[in-house]
Amino acid sequence: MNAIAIKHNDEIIDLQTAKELGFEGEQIHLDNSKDSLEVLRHSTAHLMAQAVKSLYPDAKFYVGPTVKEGFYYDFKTESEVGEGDLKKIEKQMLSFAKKKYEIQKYEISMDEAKEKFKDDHLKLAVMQRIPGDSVSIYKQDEFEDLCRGPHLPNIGLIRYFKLTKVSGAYLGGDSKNEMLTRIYGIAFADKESLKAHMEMLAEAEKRDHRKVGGEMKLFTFREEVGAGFPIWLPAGGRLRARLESLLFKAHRKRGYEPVRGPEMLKSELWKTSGHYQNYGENMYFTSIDEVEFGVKPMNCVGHIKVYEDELHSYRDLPIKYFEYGVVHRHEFTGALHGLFRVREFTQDDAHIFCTADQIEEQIIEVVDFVDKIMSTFEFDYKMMVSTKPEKAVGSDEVWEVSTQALKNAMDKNSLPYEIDEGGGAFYGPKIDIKITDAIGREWQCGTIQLDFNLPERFALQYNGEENDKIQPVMIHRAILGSFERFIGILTEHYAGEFPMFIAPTQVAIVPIADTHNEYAKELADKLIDINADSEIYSKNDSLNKRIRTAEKTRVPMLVIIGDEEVEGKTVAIRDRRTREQYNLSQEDFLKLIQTKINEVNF
RNA sequence: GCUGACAUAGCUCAGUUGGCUAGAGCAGUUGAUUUGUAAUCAACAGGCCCGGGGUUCAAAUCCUCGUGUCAGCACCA
Repeated sequence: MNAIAIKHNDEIIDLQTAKELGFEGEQIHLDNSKDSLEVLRHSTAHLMAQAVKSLYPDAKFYVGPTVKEGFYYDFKTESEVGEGDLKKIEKQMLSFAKKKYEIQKYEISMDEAKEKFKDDHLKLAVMQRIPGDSVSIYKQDEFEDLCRGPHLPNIGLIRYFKLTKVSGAYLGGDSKNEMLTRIYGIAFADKESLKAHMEMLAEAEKRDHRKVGGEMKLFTFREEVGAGFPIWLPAGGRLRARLESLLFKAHRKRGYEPVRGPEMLKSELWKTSGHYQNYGENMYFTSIDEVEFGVKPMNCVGHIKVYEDELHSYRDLPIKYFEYGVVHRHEFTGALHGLFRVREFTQDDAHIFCTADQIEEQIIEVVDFVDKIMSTFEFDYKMMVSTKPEKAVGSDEVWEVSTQALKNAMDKNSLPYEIDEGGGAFYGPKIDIKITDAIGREWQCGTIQLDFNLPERFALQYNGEENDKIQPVMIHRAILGSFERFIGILTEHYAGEFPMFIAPTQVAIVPIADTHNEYAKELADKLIDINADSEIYSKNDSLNKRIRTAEKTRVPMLVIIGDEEVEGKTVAIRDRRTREQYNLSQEDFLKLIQTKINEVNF
């Protein structure tokens, strides 16, 4: 098998370049290794560009990199390119690939390049981003493109690929710029891997929380209600209530007090907090008797008012208020996505008012809290420290101090984190918790935000040891982030097969004949006594049909009852998770369910 | 918000170049059947074809403006 590129000083160098510069190194062969796919996919992007150019001669090209999920190419054409056109482009790609054109490389000076592409504003835009005074051009047959490589030696090596999506993308990723057409694709070294990849995508689609949520009747959306406003159905209501109650206990154990602020507050308050100026475009406003009110996008102001309700001593700190706070935010229509992005959602929000000395221990306590919950659900997550954003209140010094305080707390406890420059809240830096979902996407859920600004703006204080007035520090934090997003992620994580302790229904009871209904009802009542929800499948259907129906609801456990069970006060269990069937006495069965429900505590 | 695609029964989808009373499966209701571990049989019911305007003798189908959904961009819990 011939090499497609080499590895020189830890860099992938294509054969064209290696020959030119006389480099040598370990050979990279055409397989599904990271390095090989990098080259293959990059060249596939070029092949796609070649096909696009031949089908849309007016097309001008911007950039075509490889990304985590394959590759894409951004280009501009006067024609409209829709999903239906992808097949046509793929076909053209294949016909070029069959011609086995060599991919040639040559270098020209930046000035020559600017002259060569003087009518191509996209290429000129690309060149603006390239340092140095020469650029390389890759050429296959008639088609050539400005590119730094690396590329395959020949396009004939490209055989197993698929164009997956077409959409718009802003030039340079900036919404102020014009919009280009972007086509995404994927390529592999062999047919099987491509097939496996497409199957994986289909599998992921099956877990989509919008689909599963509909099938399980967890939630719905309705056009007449409005975009981004979820409607929680009974099954979703039960699941959510279980999560809420577990989390309530967890907060109480850690010294949080439940409080509740109003849904809307006078705009004057939002001006004091800075939300009006810095977050106003995401807020909804209304007026009552000619006074303007803002619907809360966050819960902090309400909690500040709770804090202000009485005087505090340093002995009282830290004070922790929590609330399942319903917030409204104006999201762009295009951003809405099932439960992941909505316009009304409930945060598991809390605010910790503490002294400067307590910051570190409080942050660590919250990080531990987060870890407890994430590990219960077996989620992988990572933490990001986000720094001062463009729109921010407070002085640079305060930002410096608070950002450093966050980093110190993490460093001292050897907690790994990444930095998100400029990603902070307008009032302070934050640590974001990002969960990786079933198909590798990352979602921001929990957040820990350190705030010196709102206490200042609201002139909060407590009495110090010398009976002096000291300004407290506020920590804003959410663990799940929002029930909506978190339940969406949970749904995909478990593919709807929720564990017993949060499942909407714990047990499905299937009586074999009408004569067993009474016993079924008796069991259902006893289950309610131990806080378990059940459903009786006594409809006029065959036994097999009812078992099938019950199974399809993804309930963790089925119990079948007939004459034997009624007689002996037992149940026949069919465990969906372990796929076992066995019999238990009524008492043992109830004990089992109770144990399973109570085995989780945050 | 931007680019592109889409919207027919509770759900998943048919519906020809504009042309008879808009169809199917599942779910639902009713009846028969009373079942021992993944679909018993039959009948019935269910539609402002997303909403407003327009073109036409005639619109689910064409045009237009909204609304909503999907993919991505940009923005974010």
